[in-house]
Amino acid sequence: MGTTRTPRGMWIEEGLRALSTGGPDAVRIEALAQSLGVSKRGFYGYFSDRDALLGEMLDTWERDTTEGVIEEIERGGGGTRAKLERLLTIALFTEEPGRGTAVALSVRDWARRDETVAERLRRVDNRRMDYLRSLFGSFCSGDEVEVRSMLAFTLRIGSHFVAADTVHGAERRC
Amino acid sequence: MGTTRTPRGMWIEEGLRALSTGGPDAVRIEALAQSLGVSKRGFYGYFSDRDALLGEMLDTWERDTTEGVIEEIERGGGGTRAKLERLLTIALFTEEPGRGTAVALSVRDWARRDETVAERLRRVDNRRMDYLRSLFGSFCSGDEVEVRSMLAFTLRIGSHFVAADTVHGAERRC
DNA sequence: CCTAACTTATACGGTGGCGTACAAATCGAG
DNA sequence: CTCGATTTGTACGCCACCGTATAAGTTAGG
Repeated sequence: MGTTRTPRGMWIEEGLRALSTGGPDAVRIEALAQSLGVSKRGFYGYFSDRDALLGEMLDTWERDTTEGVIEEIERGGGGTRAKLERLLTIALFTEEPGRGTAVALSVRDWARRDETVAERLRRVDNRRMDYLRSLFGSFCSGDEVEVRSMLAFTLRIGSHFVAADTVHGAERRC
Repeated sequence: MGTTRTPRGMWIEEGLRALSTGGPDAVRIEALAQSLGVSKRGFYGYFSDRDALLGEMLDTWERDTTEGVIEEIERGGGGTRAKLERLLTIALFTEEPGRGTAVALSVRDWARRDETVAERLRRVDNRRMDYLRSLFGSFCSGDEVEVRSMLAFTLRIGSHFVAADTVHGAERRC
């Protein structure tokens, strides 16, 4: 039998790239096919329709940004403090600073319009917050843990949406 | 001459409503016409094309959300502290907590994809930051002003994008 | 009532994207 | 090399939307 020419994963990856640069509406099958240099016909061999692709894209993102990142940080070893700093250094908890961040921001906006996306995001954020709390918990107590975790999380995300000219300067200062 | 049946402003308002609930791609002339209960033909009496509407929507938003809000806060009188609290109470500096916030968030995401929108947002954010700095400046000094302004601003915006279950609880606590 | 100016409705051509039918190309097995 | 299976390319019908041409309706003034 013929080898798989353009495997399933390529469509998902290209879909995430489109999502990050143009939002959910930019995930067009014909455009993805053109970017991959193939015809769109192959797409329907792997996915039933466009919604199936969107779902799998979110599955992939959800997996990569929770288990994936947390395992990576834990694997790095060191004390809790070291892990925390490593985590805060990785922008928005994502490996690639370029595309990963953009995907996360697009998903975040998407979630405001689609309840099923919102539910996924809730799962992801809760998982990250739990992890953050577990780290802060080792040198804070009680409410302090909650406040610090929430501050770190919210600042991280908000800074990507603020357009004032001093943002990046202030971000570097942090 | 016949009176204006569906005035210019209605298209802009309906467009902003569509933007807030579905993003820029949801601003479709035929859909707006249907929501307004008229045919789409009247639209082209006021606007040359769809882009003209989008531009005027942003003009309206930019005006309402800078001069409008700042004047409203100043008009309320009281000390600097009172103004600051009033400002922080108004979610994301916008009068209507429901739609206004959603419009602002949509614009913020839109700005990541469209450079002209990004430029408008930069103007708005700089204006707001200047106002924030002027308020914090009356009881802080030097770097403290910048840090506090940036913190308040970023937290306000970030909190709207975080989906973890404790957000709203923590927000109330602040 | 009748005309003129304006606003609105209907109909149309054009474009782009989705999902499918059919044909051509590609690769492993015998 | 030949065959059969799988993957890929091309062509098609369908629908939603944009922007416009043409016709119908509405209002003020004579």
